[in-house]
Amino acid sequence: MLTVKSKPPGQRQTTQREAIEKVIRAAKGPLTIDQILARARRSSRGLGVATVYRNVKLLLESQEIRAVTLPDGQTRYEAGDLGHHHHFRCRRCDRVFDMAGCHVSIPDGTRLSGGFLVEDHELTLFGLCPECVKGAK
Amino acid sequence: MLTVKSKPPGQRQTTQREAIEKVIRAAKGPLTIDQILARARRSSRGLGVATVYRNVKLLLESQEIRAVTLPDGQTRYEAGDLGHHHHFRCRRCDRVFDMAGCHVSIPDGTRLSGGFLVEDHELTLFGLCPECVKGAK
DNA sequence: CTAAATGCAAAATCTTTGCAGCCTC
DNA sequence: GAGGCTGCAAAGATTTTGCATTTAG
Repeated sequence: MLTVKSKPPGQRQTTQREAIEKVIRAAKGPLTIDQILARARRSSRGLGVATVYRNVKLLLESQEIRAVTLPDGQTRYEAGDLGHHHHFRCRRCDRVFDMAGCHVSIPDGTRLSGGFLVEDHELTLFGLCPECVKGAK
Repeated sequence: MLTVKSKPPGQRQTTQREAIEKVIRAAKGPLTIDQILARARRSSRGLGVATVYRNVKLLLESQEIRAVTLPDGQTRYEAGDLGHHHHFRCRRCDRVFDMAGCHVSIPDGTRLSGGFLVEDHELTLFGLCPECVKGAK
């Protein structure tokens, strides 16, 4: 008895799936379902919303992507292999960008007064992106 | 032609509205619509969801309350006069708590490399709340 | 009384699901 | 071929809106 299977789940590589994955990885920040749909349609005409939702769910389960929820209530998705980083949301153009580095002074594992054990954190910055800083006053 | 009206806004104080406001102010952390509805119903029998949505929207516009969106995608609401603070979400009981103090080392007004102008930030901590720390292993 | 506010239910959104056919493997 | 995938449309879930009635001022 030898193990022949190399891809247990039996997932298949379709053009739609490829387009969706590529779009998320190529983004400079987390994308909403609508953004993923719009961009993926460029290389996959006729792509339906349901397919995006289904694939996003699969990608989430396989940890390939990760969900990010900013204070605007919209859920966005980004590649799951990005290191620890935070997000910046432009209050003018509403785009979301990845920001390198961490500016939070609470190491994971810290026990805060009151007894809260911190295991992780998420920071979102708000303001003006480079373009909007000069673009508008 | 003379202007007779003297009270443009003309909002009224109803038991439902009072209940909703009170519930949000009394909370130790931001509440979801469902939580607000459930708690407000205790003092306002028959309260409907639509009324909660409508009042929450009004309270948001008047800055009396503020929306908070955590990574679970659910929008919650908290009093608008709370000073700068952050939130802690217990990954076990899923409750959200207000946390005093700020541990972010990016003063508002900072211009980050790349040209991003930071005007504000929001931090969410994840881990175990006091109860869950001892309650479960 | 007058008009704001409410409750209920219909409408509009956003996501998920059921299916028949399509397409990887 | 067999079963995973997809698009479409129906089904759910959540939030908003229309309307007749209630009720604060």
